Amino acid sequence: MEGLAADRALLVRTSTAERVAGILRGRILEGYFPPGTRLVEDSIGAALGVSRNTLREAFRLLSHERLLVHELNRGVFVRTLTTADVEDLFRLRLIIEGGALRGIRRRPAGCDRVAAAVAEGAAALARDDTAGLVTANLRFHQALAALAGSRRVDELMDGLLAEVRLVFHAMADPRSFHVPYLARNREILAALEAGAGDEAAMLLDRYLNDARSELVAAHL
Amino acid sequence: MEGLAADRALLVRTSTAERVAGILRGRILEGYFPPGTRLVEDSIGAALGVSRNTLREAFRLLSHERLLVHELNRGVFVRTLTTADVEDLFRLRLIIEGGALRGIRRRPAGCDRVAAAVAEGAAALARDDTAGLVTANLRFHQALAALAGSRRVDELMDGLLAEVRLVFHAMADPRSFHVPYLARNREILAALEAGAGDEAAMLLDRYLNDARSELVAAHL
DNA sequence: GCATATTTGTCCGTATGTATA
DNA sequence: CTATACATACGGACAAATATG
Repeated sequence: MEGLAADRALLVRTSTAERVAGILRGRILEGYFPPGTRLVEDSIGAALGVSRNTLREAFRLLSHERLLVHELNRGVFVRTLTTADVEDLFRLRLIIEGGALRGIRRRPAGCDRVAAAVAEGAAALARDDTAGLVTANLRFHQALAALAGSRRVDELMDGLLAEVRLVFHAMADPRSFHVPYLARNREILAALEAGAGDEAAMLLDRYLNDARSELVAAHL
Repeated sequence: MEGLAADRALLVRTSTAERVAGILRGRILEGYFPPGTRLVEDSIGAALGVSRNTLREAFRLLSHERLLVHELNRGVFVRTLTTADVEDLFRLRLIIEGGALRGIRRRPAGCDRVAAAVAEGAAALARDDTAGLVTANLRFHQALAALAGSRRVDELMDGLLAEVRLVFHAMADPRSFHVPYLARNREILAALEAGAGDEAAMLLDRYLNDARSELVAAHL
């Protein structure tokens, strides 16, 4: 039943603006439109075959996801996160992900998803797939947040991780950044398997603080 | 300096859509448009003297704040929260507000804002001002979340509390709901003044769980 | 500093699709 | 089933702001 969720978008009728937003979101997250890129209404509208009004609605959607920034009378740009943005982003991640883990006293059912992400990361490393490595790592944190059992937390986390992707696209060597964290992912998973949520939360706390420092340092 | 923040909207150039969204947001939060109200493009557009395109952009903004829900080809409605929505909302509040308090070991500077909200609540009760009571209570929780020291957490909390307001507007007697929580606000403040963040977090945990149960029970 | 070209902000008219009485 | 009301989406228009030479 749950595996069908991803296909819902195909069934539920969506507006043109939402579909356009989906296409642009994909482009941004895969790095095709790197941070700072200006998205011009006319050229993109022409390329996608939609009117300016429709395109502007798509821009609004993505602006509210913080993937685009709208500057009045100047247009929309792919967001470039400042150092302060990154720090704030991680402060919230710490609260959310920590809050999802803390208080857990038995191996939670959602552990499987966490374990799957850990395995996925190892596999991506084995075949030297950097993009897969990044995705696996993000999925690991997504699975942690999902332990909160809140749809709202899931949505929030999706948005946060999309922004984290932006940070990665603005940095030089994502691969060497990610590799060291694979072992720490395993540690956290082990704590969870043992039903030690509070310990997992402490490990995660150090983890995210280290990652934040590294990113901020590498970021300018 | 800080008191001028509310006037920023007057200085910073904003788009028409944002100003329209601001007007509608105010109407919704003060209860003028109660949950379930349908907002018709033509009549509102005519009343405010803006075009449909502009109005639609304003609707998009408010939909993403979850104050409106957009049903394809049917229009926009002031959101009515389901029981599941309320529970999910409180699950996230618990994580956010708890995360802001946990780990505090010295009386934080932001305590003043918390104390101000507590005083404001007592004053509103004294003059039998129900609307003031609700506002003071929400401001109390806003001040708690602000202890996280994150702009992003503040914004998130603003959105969450706006939704909580919607719940209150859908319920019969907000006054008698709020009064008992004034004493518990004071307890939490006392713990914070003493620099006992973890204890404050535990008090808050019970507090929010009780409030959630009460609201869900009163809510259908 | 100025003039021009480009782009955005806003509005309108209209054709089409969809939901509901 | 029809009629009505409304939302979706398009294309065109023009003023205002911005970028460019």
